Amino acid sequence: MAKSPPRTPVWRSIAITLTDDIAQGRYETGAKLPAEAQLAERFGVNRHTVRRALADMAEQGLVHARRGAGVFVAAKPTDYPVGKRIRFHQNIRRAGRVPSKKILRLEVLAADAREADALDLAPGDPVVVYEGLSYADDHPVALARTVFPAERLPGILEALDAHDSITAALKACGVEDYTRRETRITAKLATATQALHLRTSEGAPILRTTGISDDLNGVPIEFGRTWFAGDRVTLTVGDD
Amino acid sequence: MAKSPPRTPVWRSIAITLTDDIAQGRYETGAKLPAEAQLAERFGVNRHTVRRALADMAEQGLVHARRGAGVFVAAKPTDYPVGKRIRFHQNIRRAGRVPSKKILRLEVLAADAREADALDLAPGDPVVVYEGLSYADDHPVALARTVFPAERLPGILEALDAHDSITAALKACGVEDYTRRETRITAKLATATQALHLRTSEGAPILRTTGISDDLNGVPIEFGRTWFAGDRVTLTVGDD
DNA sequence: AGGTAGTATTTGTCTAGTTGTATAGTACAT
DNA sequence: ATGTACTATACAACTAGACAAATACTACCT
Repeated sequence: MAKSPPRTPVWRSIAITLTDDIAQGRYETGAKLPAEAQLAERFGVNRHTVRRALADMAEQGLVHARRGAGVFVAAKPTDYPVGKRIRFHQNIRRAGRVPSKKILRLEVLAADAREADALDLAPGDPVVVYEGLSYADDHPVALARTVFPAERLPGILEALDAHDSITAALKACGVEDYTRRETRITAKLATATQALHLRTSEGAPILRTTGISDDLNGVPIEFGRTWFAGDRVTLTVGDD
Repeated sequence: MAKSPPRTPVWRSIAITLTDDIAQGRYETGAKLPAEAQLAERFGVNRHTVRRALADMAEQGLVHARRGAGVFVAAKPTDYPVGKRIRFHQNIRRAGRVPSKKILRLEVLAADAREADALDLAPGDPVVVYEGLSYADDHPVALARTVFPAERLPGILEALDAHDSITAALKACGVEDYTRRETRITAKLATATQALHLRTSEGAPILRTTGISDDLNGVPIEFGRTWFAGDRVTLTVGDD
């Protein structure tokens, strides 16, 4: 009978539409969305189907509901400045959110060719590999994999474990300041594990940045890639 | 010893029986058929066999199923004139049916580039976005999304909410008359939500008209798109 | 003005029913 | 052998309605 039934559930397309409305600024931060009943009418579905969509959006921290009051836009996509000085905690706080981190992996490995090249090492030299999740208001914003030259930064592994911020850990290793030499940005689709970490869905748009940071002497001390949830983050370049 | 097996499949005879029921007025247009499970019981067959029959009928446009709701007798085709003066209520009444409308969405938003261009506004100027469903004899005929220049038509939002017809709402805002500058017609396939509203299936053929209307001074006051259920509406052009 | 009660909205939760899809299996005809 | 017709079962997706709980609004009283 029906040609092709919607392979994507209706509630998901509703969530996408509303997310798009918010992302495009049609509803501002803190604004109240139309009532569930009205949205149900607009989309021609039952109220429960709308609730399913809103629940999905709420889980991603995009929106939050107050019983009796309504559903409100929790957050427009976070602006994340990309420039010479990239400090996650500063960036998030500047956006009026509370930053936090979670370490997924922290170990010493032998540098591969790419890492050695970026950090000006010989292949096989020891590097500290750090993989972590960055949160804004307890919502995952970015997934990062960063590589540090182990011999150039003695004690960096323990420092990363002890301190919550990379900046603080580097300072503990004697790096007073560091700047981003270059940042490359590309668009990707989320893999299954990335989607899991970033609490989005597989195939969702992802912003991937690749960068190298130097200390004040121009010696590379960090090579890393970061994956941002594309619909939750807007990278901004300039005014640095 | 072997009985002669039915040359015509069971499902076909079920389809014929049900089609006959509809033709004889046992189920009226728009009415809900008994649930598949009940029909299965009535005919003493498995539910899937009934589904096979209903699928056949749906393909012929006789019935339409809504997941979770039921199977409904489809509506008959309507003629809809398209010309310089497009008045929904007049058009439907001329076809001997009772027109009605339902507002799905009514908000003030910022105009996007396309809307601004059509209405001769600057992008970001406030526009009233109206989305509505048009019915003939309580059967959905068209889905419309119309955009009005908010500043050019003060009070249009309230007027649209208060009056049942767009013509009446515009008159309340001082627009005595308006004519369609141009109408473009294309064929599309129904999206999931469009299909839900128009009570047809996703992927069903859709007639989409895009048009701009001017007031008597030639100032654009309306930019809208309308989606008609292709197998239930015939657009007619001429004698204007 | 200010508080209070009542009413209407709005989200949260629950139960039940219906169609859509997938899988597995039997009978039978060509 | 292969395909068609049909049965059987299970689950997912969506609808429908009802009620509870929290909130917002309005009219009224003091």
